[in-house]
Amino acid sequence: MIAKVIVDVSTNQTDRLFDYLILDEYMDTVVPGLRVVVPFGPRKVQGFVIEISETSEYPLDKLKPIQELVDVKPPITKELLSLSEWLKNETLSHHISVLKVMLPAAMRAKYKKQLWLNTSIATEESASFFRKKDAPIDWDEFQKKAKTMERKMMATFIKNNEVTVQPIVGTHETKKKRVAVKSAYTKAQLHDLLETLNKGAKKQRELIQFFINNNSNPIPVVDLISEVKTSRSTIKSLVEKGILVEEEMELRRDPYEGREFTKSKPLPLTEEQGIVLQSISESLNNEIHRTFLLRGVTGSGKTEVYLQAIEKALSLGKEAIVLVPEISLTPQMVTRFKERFGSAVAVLHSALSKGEKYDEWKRISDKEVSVAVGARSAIFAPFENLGMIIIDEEHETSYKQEESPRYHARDVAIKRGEYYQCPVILGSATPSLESYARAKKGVYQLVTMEKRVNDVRMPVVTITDMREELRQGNRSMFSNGLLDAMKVRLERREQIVLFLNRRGYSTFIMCRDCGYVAECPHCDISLTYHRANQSLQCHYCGHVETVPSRCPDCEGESIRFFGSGTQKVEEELIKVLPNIRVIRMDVDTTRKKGSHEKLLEKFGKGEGDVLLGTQMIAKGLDFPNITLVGVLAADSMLHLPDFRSAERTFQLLTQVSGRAGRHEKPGEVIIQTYTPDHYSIQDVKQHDFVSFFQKEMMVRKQGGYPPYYYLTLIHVSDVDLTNVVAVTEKITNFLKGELSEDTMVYGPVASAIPRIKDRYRYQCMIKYKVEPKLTQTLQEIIKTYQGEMSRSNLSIVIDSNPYMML
DNA sequence: AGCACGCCGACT
DNA sequence: GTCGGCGTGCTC
Repeated sequence: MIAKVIVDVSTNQTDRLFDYLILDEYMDTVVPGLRVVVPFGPRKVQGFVIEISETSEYPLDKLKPIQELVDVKPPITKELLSLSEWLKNETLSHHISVLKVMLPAAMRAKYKKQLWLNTSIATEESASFFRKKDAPIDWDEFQKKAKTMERKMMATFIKNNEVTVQPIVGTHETKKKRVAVKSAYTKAQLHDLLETLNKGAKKQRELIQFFINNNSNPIPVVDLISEVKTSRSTIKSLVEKGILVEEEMELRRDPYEGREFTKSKPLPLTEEQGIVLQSISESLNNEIHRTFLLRGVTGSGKTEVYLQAIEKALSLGKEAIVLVPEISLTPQMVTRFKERFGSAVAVLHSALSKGEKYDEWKRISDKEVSVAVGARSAIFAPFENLGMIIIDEEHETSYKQEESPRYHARDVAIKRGEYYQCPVILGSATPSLESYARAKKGVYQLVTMEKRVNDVRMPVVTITDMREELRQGNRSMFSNGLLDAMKVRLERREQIVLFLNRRGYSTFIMCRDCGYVAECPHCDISLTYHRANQSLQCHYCGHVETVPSRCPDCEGESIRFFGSGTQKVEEELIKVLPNIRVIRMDVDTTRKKGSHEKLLEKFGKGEGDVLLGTQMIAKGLDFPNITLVGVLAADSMLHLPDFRSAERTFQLLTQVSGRAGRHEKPGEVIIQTYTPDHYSIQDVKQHDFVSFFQKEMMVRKQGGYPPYYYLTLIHVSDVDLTNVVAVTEKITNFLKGELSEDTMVYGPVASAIPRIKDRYRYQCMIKYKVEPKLTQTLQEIIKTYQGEMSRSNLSIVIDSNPYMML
């Protein structure tokens, strides 16, 4: 029998099946989806068995056998295997990179080499390299430590066989283990033993009694000590007598160990919630796949609908996946699921360690749980009887992976939903234009929840024209209205959220005399001033330099700081309201693990009056005492060179607004802007998604953007500017010749940031409605340049349905 | 990706 | 003459 294998080498040349013999001993265990170790050229690599066949195109006498099996049970299910096939075509990725993204990082292959002394022919010289004659030396370690001379000598030993190189293929999988003991005797034997045992051995008798009273499962030594109130030595003596036997017990790491979750009951539903749940149940019960777009205003109780829908799926013996954006995967959110479903939930998010993630994944794979809650990659949870897939905050851009394979979790969810004929629910207060347009066309089923639970009023939104403030002589970054509103909250001991989409201190520094602006030497972008360590930083490549005291160009001393980041706001805030307690939350204050939660906890306890932050505070936080939300510069995203900038602005403003007045106390939102008339800002005032949608659709139609057209972006970058332009030009021309007349090809155009980390960046944009030849044409481009890409610094990245236009 | 094979320059 | 530079091509 022959196994067709995808090897763990991500190149265009190796992105195909390789045939291997299956030895008799492995015959029954080798199945599609299994990981194996195979010889590949002169080395050994991991691979995934894709299919089993009786024949091979390759000369049979040249076939090599599978060397080793990595798994007992295939980690990639049949369904995921066919999903991987589809996804690699969809994203133009190598098959291996798709398979790898489906598994937790701990399961990725680890390669190392060992040096073994060949004792039969070793000389004293070669043996002197080895501390023990029969123990290997780690190759990487040797390369690091050895001097040039020693390395040369080793090369000779290898050449004349005194030393052999042994490649080792492993994984990062580790298991948490604990020593446990169980009785070696039957209960009757233990009874007899009690009769004969020395009456003075009180503790030993207690232990034996414990094993008589309890089942015969092994119990961890630590637990036994606390249960019986005995010591390690007593257990040991029984082990020595052969009454108890020690064994290693495999333990699951539980990231939520020690946390108590009180079981929550389903809440009574509002009429709207009930209707939505009803539609979802129909799809679930009839096993007909449907994609629902659930548009529910902030506070309308989407999560409760999810919980009850999942409950219905579970009651049918099915499983559910819930995707949540990484940043809103807060303890608050996790707790809600744990409280409802208890130990049936696995949580997968980036804050877990590699080992914890692996164990959570194993619990899914071994069917110990039936609900998986997690960020993007949780969409690949290896369930085999899915009844429901939920994507919360459907419009979030983090559902698109920004590196190969560039997949969108939404597309994967729908594909899996079709396979299992189960409902997929996309939920959001501000759906993406693509999804809402599809729902209006009837591709998705639109369900709406317009009312907030408990009739909590929507916050009152005021839009403040900062140009007007300036005219009235207010040059500070807080409008008079916002300042007054903040003072009121401080008096009432209520809490404030201030949102600014810019970290650091100032966005740029400029010389007033000559107009010089400090820019990153490696990227075409201005440097941001960070006051804390008196530095200028590049937010794209991390470049740091000191602040010049004089202008490097004209030697003038009129260097000034422009634009404000969170650091500066914090400082200004303390200036105008000296007693205010500010908690600042941005990338700079949350870099350390767990600091995100810590800051939120602090704010929740009322240890801060203001939560000042960037993007990351827009979601998930739900504190009853927040009654004021201030948006300092609403137009900061609006002018980005991206066709989604209006959509993002509307979504973000709506999200932050939703932080205010979620409970009894009414909320107020003040939005400061220099473009108060823009619809993406105006429509936030009436919380009018539909109005925004209609206006934005007109703009998209005129510009030929999604959802009217599909986009594909080809990014070309290289250290050599002329080559970038030349290659992009060639690609553009090729595409223009190949693709149909209705398709538009634009390029070559310099990217919005024309240089990052010393690499010049150009792009070519394809807009199309139907283009059957697209995939094939793009593959031809990759083929043409694959040689040059591996040889030089040239890089070509193809992104279909891009989210990052930069 | 690695690794071997192979064809040209400066050295014990 | 040989050692070693990295261009080219292959891996079941």
